[in-house]
Amino acid sequence: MYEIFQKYLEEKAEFSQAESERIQSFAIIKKLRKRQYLLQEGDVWKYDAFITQGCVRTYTVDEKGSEHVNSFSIENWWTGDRESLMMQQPSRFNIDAIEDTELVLFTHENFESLCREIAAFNNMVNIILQRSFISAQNRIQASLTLTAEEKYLNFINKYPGFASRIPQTMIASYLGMTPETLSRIRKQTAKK
Amino acid sequence: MYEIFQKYLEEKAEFSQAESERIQSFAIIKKLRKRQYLLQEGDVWKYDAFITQGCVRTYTVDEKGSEHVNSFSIENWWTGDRESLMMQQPSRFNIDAIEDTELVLFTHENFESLCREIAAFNNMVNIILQRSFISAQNRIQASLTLTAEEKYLNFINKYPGFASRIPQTMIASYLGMTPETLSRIRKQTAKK
DNA sequence: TAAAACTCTTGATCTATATCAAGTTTTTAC
DNA sequence: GTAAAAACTTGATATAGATCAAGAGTTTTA
Repeated sequence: MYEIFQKYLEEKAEFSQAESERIQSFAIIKKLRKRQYLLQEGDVWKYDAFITQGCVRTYTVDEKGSEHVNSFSIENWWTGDRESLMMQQPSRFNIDAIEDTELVLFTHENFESLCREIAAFNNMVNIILQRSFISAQNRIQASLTLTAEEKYLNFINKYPGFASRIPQTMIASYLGMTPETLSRIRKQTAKK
Repeated sequence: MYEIFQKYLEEKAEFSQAESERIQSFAIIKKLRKRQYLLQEGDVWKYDAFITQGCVRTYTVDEKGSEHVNSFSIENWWTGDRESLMMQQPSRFNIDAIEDTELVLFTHENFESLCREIAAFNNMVNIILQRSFISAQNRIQASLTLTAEEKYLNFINKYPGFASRIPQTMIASYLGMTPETLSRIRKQTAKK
């Protein structure tokens, strides 16, 4: 499934034949079965990971054992724990597959080499990071200003298609509400 | 007050004399009086802005007229609206000074030139962005998992010194609670 | 330096959402 | 294909935090 990543690269920037080959030479293909972990709390995350197929969730588990979903990532997105990666510290997060998933991994050293060697690659990564930051900001803003119902409507509007792939319990957790509340909101909004 | 920025640069990376001068040649010094706007909702943000002195807040105003504080930035931090800057679209945010404030501004074109010309500068910017992203993630995580009291304790622990410079109303808004709730929490935690 | 305008506190009451509990439907796994 | 497990729904009740209101400090401004 490397072709999907190849296509993504071509869309984002122009790479020479040699550069493309260099990038591919570092790629590690990884497959995850549904429920399988990509990262477990306590482990240090060491990759930059691109999803070519499937869907994963990033979440924490609190002292009471409840899970709090931090993010979902699907094909053509990146996943991982930047904090653990950058600080080389054990992760507070778990990442596991919601569906059977295929990824392209780069060890961080290799990834950094690519950034250093290939200006277009570095630039691409930078733009992705800026986009990620912007969407994190928007999520914060939404959590501060919206009611539970508005959060849900905002979510399905922003990520159409997610609702049909991801269990409601996880979506509720992502939105910071209980599954019961989400169920009631869906019932209400269906009426309208 | 350019020296403060100069010192910041020296701490973050190594720049040659020529590079330092190049950076400085683009710097615009700006002073804000307390309450003065740096950015108003509807305007397009065009700078990269570093605070050498003082404190600003970034916030939105909803239909009911309530303010929602998205972030505080103090000396040795950056501020601005990345989304407006990147997408060249009108900002949803206001940024104004909580104290008399001094900044170093770069127009985004100049800033991008510096990134292109000076690898160490580009690298520095990249690291800052990664850090910002990480702290946005942590804020999301906190908003999903913590109670009002925990959010406040987490805040004063993470940003000691902020509580004494910033009005409680604004801190409450930043934490996603009412000023009354924050006042009661402070009373309770003071007892312990 | 006094009045106006904020900011913070405290109390009483309200409400959005959580929690608990049970039943139904859907998915998983042998 | 069927039993077990998981996911979703619905109702009853609880609660953290919001809202409203009013008084006490503090800061701003003229």
